[in-house]
This record gives sequence, C-alpha cells and structure tokens, in this order.
Amino acid sequence: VTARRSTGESTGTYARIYAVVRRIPRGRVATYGQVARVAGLPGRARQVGYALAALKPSTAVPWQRVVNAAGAISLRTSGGGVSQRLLLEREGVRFGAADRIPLEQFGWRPRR
DNA sequence: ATAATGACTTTCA
DNA sequence: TTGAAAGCCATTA
Repeated sequence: VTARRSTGESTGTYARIYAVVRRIPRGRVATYGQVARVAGLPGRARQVGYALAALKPSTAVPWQRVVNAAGAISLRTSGGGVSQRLLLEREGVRFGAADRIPLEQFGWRPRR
C-alpha cells in the first residue's frame, strides 16, 4: 500500500499480471511470455518481470512459478534464485539436467 | 517533460 | 548447442 499511488496501479498493467500469476496452479510453472500473453499483453514479457520485481516479499502472488522461456529461473541476473528453486521443488516441480524445468511436463497450460 | 534501467522473448548465425 | 542483436514499453530518476 505504499508504492501504489505512484501511478494509480489500480487500473495498471501490474494488476492484470498478478491476476494471471495467481491462476498458475501449484506444481506448474509458466513463462513470462506466457503470462503476458494470457494477461492480454502480448510481447510485453519484460513488463511481467518488472511487475514481479515490484512485488513485496509478503505478496500473495506465486511469482516463484514464473520462469523464463528456457524454463530456468531468472532472478535479477542470478542470485537468490537458489531459494526459488527450492520453493518450486517443494511444490512438486522437478528440474532437468541443465537446471531447467521441462516446460513440456511442468509448463502451465492455460485454457484459452 | 526526457533519459536510463530492466525477474524477457524471439530470430539469425 | 551457444551467442549476439533487435524489439517491447512501464517504472524510476
């Protein structure tokens, strides 16, 4: 409730993104592009990442289920992604060989 | 108002 | 398979 007033995000882009991220079922992951697309913002994958970056640590949005197109965790160009990985594994998501998640298996399949 | 930044994606070699 | 470049545009300073 702090930084919301800056741009009146009530009608902002972030709200939509969060709404979509919340729809990601447990044990599944979605890519930024996927979220953007479902949120009605095709091609704006980057903004999705910023929206998640703007989240508070105690947010109710399962941002941890959002990964990059390679199925790998991208958190501020490396860093705390390790914790993130544990969270995902805890939800049942398994990582592949190159520390990537097989999107064909764990990728979220939104209903068009 | 402009300028710089950035949890990305896709295409081509 | 990896690497480099262009595109997208909201947020922040």
